[in-house]
Amino acid sequence: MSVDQYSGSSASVSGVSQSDVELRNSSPLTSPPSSHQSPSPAKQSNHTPPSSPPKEQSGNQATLQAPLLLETTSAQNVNAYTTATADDAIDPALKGLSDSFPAGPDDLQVQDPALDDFSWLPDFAPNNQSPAAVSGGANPMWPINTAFNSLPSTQPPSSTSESPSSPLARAGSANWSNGENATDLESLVAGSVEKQGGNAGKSTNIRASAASSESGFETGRDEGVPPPKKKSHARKQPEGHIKRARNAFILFRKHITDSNLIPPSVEVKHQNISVVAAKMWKEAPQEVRREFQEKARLEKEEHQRKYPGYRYQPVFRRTDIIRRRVRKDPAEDEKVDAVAEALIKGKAGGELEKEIKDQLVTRSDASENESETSTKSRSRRRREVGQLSKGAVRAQRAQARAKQMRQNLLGSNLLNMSFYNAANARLASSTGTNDYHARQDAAAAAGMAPPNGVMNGPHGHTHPGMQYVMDTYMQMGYGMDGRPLQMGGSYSGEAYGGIAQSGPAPTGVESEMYRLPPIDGNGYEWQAPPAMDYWEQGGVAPDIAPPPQQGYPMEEGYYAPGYEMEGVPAEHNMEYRLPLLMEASREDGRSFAERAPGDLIANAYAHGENESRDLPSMRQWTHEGQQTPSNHVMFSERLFDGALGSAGIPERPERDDALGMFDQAMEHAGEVAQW
DNA sequence: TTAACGGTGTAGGTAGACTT
DNA sequence: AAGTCTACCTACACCGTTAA
Repeated sequence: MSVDQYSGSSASVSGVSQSDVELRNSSPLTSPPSSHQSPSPAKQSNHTPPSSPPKEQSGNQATLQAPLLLETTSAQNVNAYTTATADDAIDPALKGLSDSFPAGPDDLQVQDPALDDFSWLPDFAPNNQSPAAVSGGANPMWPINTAFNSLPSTQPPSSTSESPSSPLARAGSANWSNGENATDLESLVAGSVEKQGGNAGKSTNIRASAASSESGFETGRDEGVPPPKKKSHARKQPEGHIKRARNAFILFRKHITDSNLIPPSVEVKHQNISVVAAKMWKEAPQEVRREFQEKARLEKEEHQRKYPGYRYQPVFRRTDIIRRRVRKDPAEDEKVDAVAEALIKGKAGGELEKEIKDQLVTRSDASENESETSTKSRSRRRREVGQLSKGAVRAQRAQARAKQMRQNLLGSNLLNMSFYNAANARLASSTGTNDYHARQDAAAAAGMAPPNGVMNGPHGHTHPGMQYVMDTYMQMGYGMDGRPLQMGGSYSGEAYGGIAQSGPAPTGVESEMYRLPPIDGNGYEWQAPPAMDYWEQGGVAPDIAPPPQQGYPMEEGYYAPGYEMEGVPAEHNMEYRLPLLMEASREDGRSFAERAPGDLIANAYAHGENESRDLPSMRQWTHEGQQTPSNHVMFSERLFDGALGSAGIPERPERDDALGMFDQAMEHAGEVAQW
C-alpha cells in the first residue's frame, strides 16, 4: 500500500473530501478548519497568533499557509505543545498542499512563543528519551520505560500520531524517512531530535510519534507527507469547544498507545487497552506516576494560562437511555489480565505476544471440554429458520417507509382533490345517464332520489360536479400532519352536518380549516362564488331550486357556493375544510345522503350498493385494506375506477380512460404540491 | 432480495478532575 | 453522590444507495 493512498486527496482515508479541499483551497479561510476551540480572542489556534488570524489574511498562499502549516521548528521544543485544535484544524489533505506554497511571512507567525512555546512540557517521548529520563531512573526496568526502544513497531501509534492506517505505521513510507521503515524511523528520531538543535529546517523535523501527539495538541510533522486524519468518532462538540486538560491517567494511557507497547497482534480493542492501562497504572511505580502527574499538572497550568476564563461545564445527558449492549467475552477479560500482567512483568512487543499466545493455547487446551458449549453459544448468533437477516429487516423497514410515503401521498388532500376533480370532470362531461335535467325531472316526478349516475347531496339535489357541495363532508384524505382533511360545503349547518348529527353543529371549526390556494391553469379553476347562494333562493328547496347563473360546474370550471371566512379575500371564498373527523358511514334506514359516507368515491360506491349493484361495501373495502387509520376510505386508483363505474359513467376509450385520469390526477397533485 | 458499501454516530473501558 | 469529560479507536448500529 503506497503512501499515496493516504494522501490528502484520498477522502476515504483522510476523511476529507476532495470538494472540501477544493473549497478551502479556493476560498479564504475564515477560521481554522474544524477548530473547536476558539472561545475568546485570546484563544487562537496556537499556530495562528491573534495578531494575524486566518480570516485576516489575504492571498491564497498566505491564507493556506498559516493555518495549514503546523511546522514546529526546533526553535521550539520538539514536544511543542500545541492545542488540540491543531490536529483538527489542520486538514491532512491541506497539510500536503502546503508543499505547493512557499513559506511566507505568515509562516513565522506560526511560531508565536506566547502561544506555541510549550517547552515547559516534559519530554515524555520514550523514543527519544532514555528510560531513566522517563522514570527518573528509578525503575529502568519497568516496561513503560524499557520496552520502547526494543519494541518492534507493530503496534501503531495512536491516531493523532500514527494510527494503524497511517503511513508511518505502515513500513516503507518513503516520504517519511527515505525508505526507512517505522522501526528505523523511530530509532532515527531519537537522534534526529537531538541533532536538530537550533536547526530551523522543517523537513528534518521528524519527531517521535509518541511525543508528537501525546498532548493531543499536535505539532507539525514533516510537511512532505500529510498525515492521515482519521475521522473522529468522538462525541461531537460545538464549535469553539475547549477540551479539558487531561489528567495523569489519560496521559498515561495515551502514552501506552503511542509507545507501541502492546502489539496489535495482542490487542487492538481500545476498551481492553484501557483496562490494561488501568492495571498498569495501578502497578506503576511512584516515579512513573509522578511523572505523569507532573505532566498533567503542567498541562493544567498551561490550560489555565491559555484559557483563563475556562470553566468546565459538563452537559447534562440522559442516563436512562438504553445503551447498546455488547456481549461480554470472559476469554477476553482473561486475555486482558494476561496482557497487563505480562506488561507489568516487563514483557512487551514480541515477547508479550509470545506470552499471550502461549497462554491462549494453554487455555484453549484447558477449555477444550467447554468448546461444545461455546459453539452452542456462537450458534445462537446464527439466524434461525425463518428469521430475517439484518439486511432483510432493513429492507422491510425501507419498504414500509416507502409504502407509508405513498400512503401519505394518496391520502393527502391535494391528491384526493385531484381525484375528485378528475372524477367530477368525467361526471360533468359525461353524457347519457348523467343528463341532469332529465334525471331531475324524473326524480321529482317519482318523488325519489335521482337515479344512478350522480351523487346526491343532503337535499337530494344533484348536479354533475357539484355533489360535494351538497354533501356534508368530502373526505379529502389526510394532511401531512396525519389529520383527516375534508372539503366542506357552503353552509355552516350543512357543512358540518356529519358531525352535527351526533351533537350540536360544531362551532369554531374554522380554526380547523386549511386553506388551499386557488388552482389555475390546469383545465379548471376555483372561482369566487356567486353573491347569492342558490341553496337559499327564496326559500326554495335546494333540490328543486333552479341553478344559479353563477356557481355551477362547467366542463372546465367549478364553482362553489360562497363561504366566507374571516380574513379570507372574497375571491378565495372557496375553501377546503378540515373537520375533526369524518363521517364514514351511516346506518341504513336513512336517506341515501345521510347514510352515505362523506367520501365522494364512497358515496358512489354506497350509491351503487344501494342500487343493488355488485359493488364492494365499505366493510369490504376495509377488509381489503382501503381503510385509513381512522376508518376512512382512501382514494386509490382502484377506487377511482370503481367510482367512475359505479357512478354510471360510461367508459370513453376515445378520451382519457380512468387510469389516464388517475395519472393526471397524480400529476396534478404534484403540481399543486409545488404551489 | 440481499450483500456490500459509504457515511455517520456512539458504546465501551479506564482514572481523575470537575460540576451540579 | 452522581454524572460528565478528557484520551483512544474498534466494533457496532443505523441509514441510504447500489449492485448482483
